[in-house]
Amino acid sequence: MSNDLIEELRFEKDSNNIIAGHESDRNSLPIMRYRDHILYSLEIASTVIVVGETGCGKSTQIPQILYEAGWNFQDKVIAVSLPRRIATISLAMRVSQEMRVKKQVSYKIRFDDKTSNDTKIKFITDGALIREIMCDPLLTQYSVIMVDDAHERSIYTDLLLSLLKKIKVKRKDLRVIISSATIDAESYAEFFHDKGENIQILSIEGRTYPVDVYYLEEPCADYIKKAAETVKNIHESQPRGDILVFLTGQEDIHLFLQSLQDTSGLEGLPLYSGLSTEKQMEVFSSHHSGRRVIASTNIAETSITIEGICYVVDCCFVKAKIYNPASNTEYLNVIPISKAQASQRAGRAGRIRPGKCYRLCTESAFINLQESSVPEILRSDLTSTVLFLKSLGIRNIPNFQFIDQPNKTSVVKALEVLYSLGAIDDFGELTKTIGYQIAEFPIDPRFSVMLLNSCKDEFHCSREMLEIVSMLSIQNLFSGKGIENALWTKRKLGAKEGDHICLLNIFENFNRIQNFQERKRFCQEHKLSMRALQRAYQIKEQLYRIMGKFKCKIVSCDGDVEGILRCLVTGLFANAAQRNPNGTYKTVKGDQLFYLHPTSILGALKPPWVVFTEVIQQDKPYICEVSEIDADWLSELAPHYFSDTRAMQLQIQHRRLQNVAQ
DNA sequence: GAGCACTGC
Repeated sequence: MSNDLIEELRFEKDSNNIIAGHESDRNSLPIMRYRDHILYSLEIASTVIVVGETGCGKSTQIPQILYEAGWNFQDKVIAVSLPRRIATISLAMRVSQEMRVKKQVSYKIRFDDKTSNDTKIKFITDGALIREIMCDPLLTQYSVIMVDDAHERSIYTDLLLSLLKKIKVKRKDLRVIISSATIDAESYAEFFHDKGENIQILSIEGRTYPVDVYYLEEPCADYIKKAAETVKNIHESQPRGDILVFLTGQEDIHLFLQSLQDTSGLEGLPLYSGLSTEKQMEVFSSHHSGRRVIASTNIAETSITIEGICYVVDCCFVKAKIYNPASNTEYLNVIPISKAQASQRAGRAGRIRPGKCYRLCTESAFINLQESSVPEILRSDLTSTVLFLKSLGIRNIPNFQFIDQPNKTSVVKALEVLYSLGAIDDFGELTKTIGYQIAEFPIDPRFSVMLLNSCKDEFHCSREMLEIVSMLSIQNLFSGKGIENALWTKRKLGAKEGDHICLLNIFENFNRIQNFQERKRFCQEHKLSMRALQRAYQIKEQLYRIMGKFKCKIVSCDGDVEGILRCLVTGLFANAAQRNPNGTYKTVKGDQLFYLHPTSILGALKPPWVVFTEVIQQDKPYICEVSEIDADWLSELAPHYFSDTRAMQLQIQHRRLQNVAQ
């Protein structure tokens, strides 16, 4: 197991009560009363929907019940799929401890497949199971697949449910259990209900404590201020017990904690994913004086459980990804939470004794909130999703049955992007040349195109491109706070050609060091995240193996940066932009206006032509990870995109001349 | 000229 995962798991052990002892007596769990009912339902129906709160024991007990009842006939495997890695590992460990067996219970996540021929119960992430469908479209090794936490509605969960519905048509013996914490069971039942098929719904009571909910009398304008007031009130008037405050982002969290600094007897702690693991761990430390106030983002809603919380203060907002199909861009926005999210957040107060939840909105405002959050698939760029479905041979994507049908415009946008990348042809079929190969890489299709091209003699830089693409696939590379920090590191290790070459240099410097301790020192010195760089290394290894499978040559350009930059253009051509006289940038097609992100190494130079990797929407739309290019490369390397009309060529020519004149 | 919710292959 990687160090990264050991660390994450230790974290999980302390943070999640799945492992804690108080559930050790199996037979006291509510779920055990439903044992016969569950088994009977599986005999008479091929789809069973189980509704039950977190903590009722369904994720740990149902697989054991099935195992004991002999659902492993003919060497088939019982699978439980979950949205997140940590939950997958900890469930596997918990169940294998309970059953006192080692080999029969195992897990599989990306980069870490612990399963073998002896595995009978297999915990797996939704994404990993989706990947298995690519090799084994009917999932023939499984007798039962339990899709756990389906209410979270991640893209992979939705895709999995859609595909299972199709698989069940051909595999009459397969059983599907959908497990959800909310009462949207009817919509799943409706989705799976086909040709009079029998579907069973089971509701299982939870075992958490009641939580009293309070609302504001008057709406408030400033929820950070109101949250601080509420916390002080709780502190003065309520019995002991820690307070969990839900806010939207790290800036909110720090403002909030500052305003609490002078209150005696309160210990404020921030919690968000951008924090280093050590900082996050402080939330689970048992050494503290007085009452703790944990100010958290949404990470505490599902991913992390903190013991000892008796009070929840909820600002009733969340920062969520929004997708704009018109411009094919994703961005973050603060939006009101749904009622389902609100009750999940409130439930965090009732884990050790009856708790209290203070919502920072009026009751009438609350009643107007949406019942449940918009599923991820409805607010995402669908390029990878559509490509994946194409690779499974699903031709008519607009007619493919999703639980919630994505916007037609999003599907069309995805098809356009795939066409421009050469992944699909005029008929919408995956191209024989590169279409299937692009689909196989677990990365952005634009990056796959760059990787595949980098082996060609023309570019001759696949070693470098592997490293760049891996670095583009990680988050939170810079561990310290501040734009200055990122820029400082980039200047120290970077290159004038742009941010992509900076990433390459950072990776190569890190990778040259063999010794673990020295690597750690290097990261501290350069304010880089060790975790992020190790992950980049793992991704590189995985991509390397896939390239080997396709017989792609791994070659180095030996410092010839131009080959790399040209190769970037073959994937990122749609993100080519030209500088305006005022220093902003405009995309060549679409004429969208962007600002260079302050962490870009190109901030000082502002070259006339660039390609960028992504856009982030803050107060202004910023382009990130930017490199300098030559305008001539565009029509040369992406003629299908830029020279579909002669006018476009003339326009580029014209703009070039303008530029020379400036 | 100035700060980014959370997952996952």
